[in-house]
Amino acid sequence: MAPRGERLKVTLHDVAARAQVSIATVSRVVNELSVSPASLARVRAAVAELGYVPNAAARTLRSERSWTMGLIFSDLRNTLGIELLDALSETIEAAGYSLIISTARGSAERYDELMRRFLERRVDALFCIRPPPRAGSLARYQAAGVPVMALFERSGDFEASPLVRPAFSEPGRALAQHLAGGGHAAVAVVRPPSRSPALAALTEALRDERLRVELVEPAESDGAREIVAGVLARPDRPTAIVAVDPLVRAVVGACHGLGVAIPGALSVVAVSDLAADAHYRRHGVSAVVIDPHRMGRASGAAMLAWLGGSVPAERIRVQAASFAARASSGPAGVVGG
Amino acid sequence: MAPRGERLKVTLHDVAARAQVSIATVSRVVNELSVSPASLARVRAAVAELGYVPNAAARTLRSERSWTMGLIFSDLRNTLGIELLDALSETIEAAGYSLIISTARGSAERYDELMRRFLERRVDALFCIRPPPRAGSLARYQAAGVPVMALFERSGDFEASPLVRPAFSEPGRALAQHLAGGGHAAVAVVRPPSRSPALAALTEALRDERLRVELVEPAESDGAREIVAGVLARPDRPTAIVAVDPLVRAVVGACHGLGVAIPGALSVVAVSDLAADAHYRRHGVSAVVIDPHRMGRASGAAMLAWLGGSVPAERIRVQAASFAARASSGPAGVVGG
DNA sequence: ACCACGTCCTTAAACGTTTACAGGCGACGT
DNA sequence: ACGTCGCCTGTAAACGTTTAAGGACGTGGT
Repeated sequence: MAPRGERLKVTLHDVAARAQVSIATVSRVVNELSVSPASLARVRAAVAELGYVPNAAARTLRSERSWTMGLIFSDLRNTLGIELLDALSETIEAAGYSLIISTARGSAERYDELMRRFLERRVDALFCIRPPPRAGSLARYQAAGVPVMALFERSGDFEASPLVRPAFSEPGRALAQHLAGGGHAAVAVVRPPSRSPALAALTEALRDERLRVELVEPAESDGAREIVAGVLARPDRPTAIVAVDPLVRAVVGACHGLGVAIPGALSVVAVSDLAADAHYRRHGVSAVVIDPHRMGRASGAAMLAWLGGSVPAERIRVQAASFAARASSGPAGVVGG
Repeated sequence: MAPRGERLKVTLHDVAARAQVSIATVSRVVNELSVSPASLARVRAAVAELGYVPNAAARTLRSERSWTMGLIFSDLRNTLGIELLDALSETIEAAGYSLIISTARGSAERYDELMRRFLERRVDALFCIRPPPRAGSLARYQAAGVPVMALFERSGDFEASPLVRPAFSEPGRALAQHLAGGGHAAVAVVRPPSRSPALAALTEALRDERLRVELVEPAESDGAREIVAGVLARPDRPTAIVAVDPLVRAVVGACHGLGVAIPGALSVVAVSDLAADAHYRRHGVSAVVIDPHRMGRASGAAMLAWLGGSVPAERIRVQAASFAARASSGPAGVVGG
């Protein structure tokens, strides 16, 4: 490996010697504490001449703050991609923090290993995106008083950590009004195999707006075709269907296959916790979508507030979801009995 | 802020006292250096009982290695998103490093500021994705012997850093053979406003395969419509057109508007440095696409090799690009004179 | 003239590791 | 019995900051 050059070995001592002051004074200048104008100028000059760059490791060691936050993805699928990271890192960087990222790639052991590594680095805070139910290291964070926040979802051990997730009441109301305004009386909501908090919240919002919600719980073996056929066969059948990824794409396909007109015979609405937004937009699928920037900003801000001393809410709801009406939903068609 | 708990304040000294050995011995155990079986067992037990977690800051301060690498995006647009990050971080994590990320959001000043921050953190290496031509801090990295690598593109000061980019000869050949096999003799290549190394490399490959390349250099004011019309009006006109994002989408739109059949009258091929892959696939646009995983893995591996002592090539070409023939390109149609 | 006080500064002690150096000690060859 | 050699371990000195404690010095009130 290339030898470390000399430029980064300039320390407070060197600057102090050059500016003819003590290292404490140099430290004050660097940290923008009060210093006499004369010293300030001399130190500034010395810093510039020597090319002094503070050593974060020494600072961290002494001050017990790393100015670093960790973020762990459980899995790359089902996440909001780089926009979330971007907004989050920008938010915390404005406060002086840096973001270290990792992916667990679906392995619980790896997740725990990553948490341990972040502990070694003494991160000042940790973001966990859809964390797994258990993680032995979590107890360590709690014992050490290091803030840990879950994003989007949580369960198991992480129930003790604040959860940041989008609020679905507003898009739920918008969706309900859109459907009710189109003459729909009943909506089929397809429950996915793994629970979806988003869908649950939306279902509630639909009911609040006086729409009849019919839960569809497909058997393990059912394909989209069976689901659609099942919905159509119901007495007084729903005229709209709400589903999450990746089921919704299959539903659209099945409708085409079965000759079911969208939105004429059945309005289709997608719920995207995810970044499938572009796909839906392009294909004219009405959807509840998430704005990853808002999630990132809100998560970062909440964490900064926590570090600032305020106790975070157990659930932090972010106005980051909205309903976009597109071609796949419209007025309820005439329904055969 | 929550008070730091006591669990993280367990140090080598505490472990040493408990295991009745010196801190040097504990350090040896933690770093897996040779230690007698008896000491090993006692220290291991003490570590477990006390919940000792090594302090990375102290380690970094003393050993002058942070086991950390930095990565800076110039801009979120035109990058390959999270897959690249994922592959890169996985690669370096396997060697014990962590990845710190940041976005400069198009601002050159911010870019420099970020580089300075990474310098404070004493990153062991730095990845710069499409860096701006100038960055004052770069000199510091060079002076300090910290490896800096550019990804995809570089210019200005960064010409001195190794560049990692996809190889385009193979996809270029594939594209050329695809077109030549379809009876195309001439291809229009649309030069984008900002230079595209990918397009340049492909152009060369096309020429190598004996296709006539006609460069189209649109005026500032030209829209896609003018470009397409211009190509069609050329004598002995090209029967295929190659363009980069976002122009290629506009070209497709213009063809529709002008009633130009794709691929009947004109084959359209996109060049994607970017993550537009999904879009092209969905719309059946033939394209040269990049595999971000390969780029990430290769970049990480190259950096590790550099840190391992081997001098990196000035340009590192990664087999990460491929040509995907889709509906927008096909046999050359009958061309009116 | 003296004391109290403020401002600016310095001294020195941490923070938790890594690592060069040397000491202890048993085994082994002579 | 004695040097020699290896192995294991301990001692102690860094690494570059932050920060508590207190010193120096000038100012203003009595």
